[in-house]
Amino acid sequence: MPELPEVETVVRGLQSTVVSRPITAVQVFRDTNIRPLSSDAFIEPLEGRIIRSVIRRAKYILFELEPELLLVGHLRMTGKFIATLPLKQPHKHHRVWFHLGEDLLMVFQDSRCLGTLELYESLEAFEAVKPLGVEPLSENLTSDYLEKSFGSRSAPIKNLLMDQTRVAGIGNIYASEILFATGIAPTRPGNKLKTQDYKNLVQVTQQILNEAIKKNGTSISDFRRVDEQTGEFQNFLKVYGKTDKPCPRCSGDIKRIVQQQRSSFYCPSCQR
DNA sequence: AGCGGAACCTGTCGGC
DNA sequence: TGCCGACAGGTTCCGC
Repeated sequence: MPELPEVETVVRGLQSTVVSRPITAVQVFRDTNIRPLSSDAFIEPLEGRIIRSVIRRAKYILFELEPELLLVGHLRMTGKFIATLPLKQPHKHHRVWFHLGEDLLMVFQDSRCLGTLELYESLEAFEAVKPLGVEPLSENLTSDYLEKSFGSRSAPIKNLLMDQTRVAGIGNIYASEILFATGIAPTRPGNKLKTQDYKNLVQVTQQILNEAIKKNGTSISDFRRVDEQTGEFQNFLKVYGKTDKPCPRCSGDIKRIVQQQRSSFYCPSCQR
């Protein structure tokens, strides 16, 4: 489900609702993919701490707590954080409830159970464990960096763009959209791109991700914001899922192929 | 090292 | 109606 713009949308929603709140109680309804593995070892350190800030790194959601502790969430395909008034009963897909005082409940909901919740001693401890590449919206994303990172590799550029250890945050939808906007076929090997292609990739990646954040992300099937509203960027997608629509540039057919067991969408005549 | 494929888990949709 | 396969916004592990 969520890529960088969707995670950023969730983080902004959480910043305006849960920061400064105490974690008064935690209830785990299903504990797969929670670390520490035992529910008690997960719950006990959290209770009584205050949420000082919520930040995004790659597709991870980091809750900085006080006294110092880091709660790290990853939504994977179907995870959601929802802020709501306290509820009587958990919904079928509610996995964890974080009670934030008497009048606010933060729900971690995840139908497929692929999402993760983990505790780390500090931000440094988290970064030491996760090998994450540069933030695409930071000044660290340069065409020089991309060319050095991808230029010697034979893997298709679509796979490289989604390699979180090189550039962190691009997923399946935005990879297709970015490659359409740059006119590069998703199958082209990294070592077949020109310097100008890498310059275009930087410019287009930042433009598309920023635009998607402005539109609160893409809701195709089930992405939801913290207040359960949908995003709007699905109305601006050019190729992802558009095999039934003509190419917006040349009116030819949009093609679907499979790479790394994921769908890629592109226009074979506009993208080479 | 770098690459491709399978695994993790559940839900939905289309075809027969 | 029921069954079966394909597919879904991600990451990680394993073998070559």
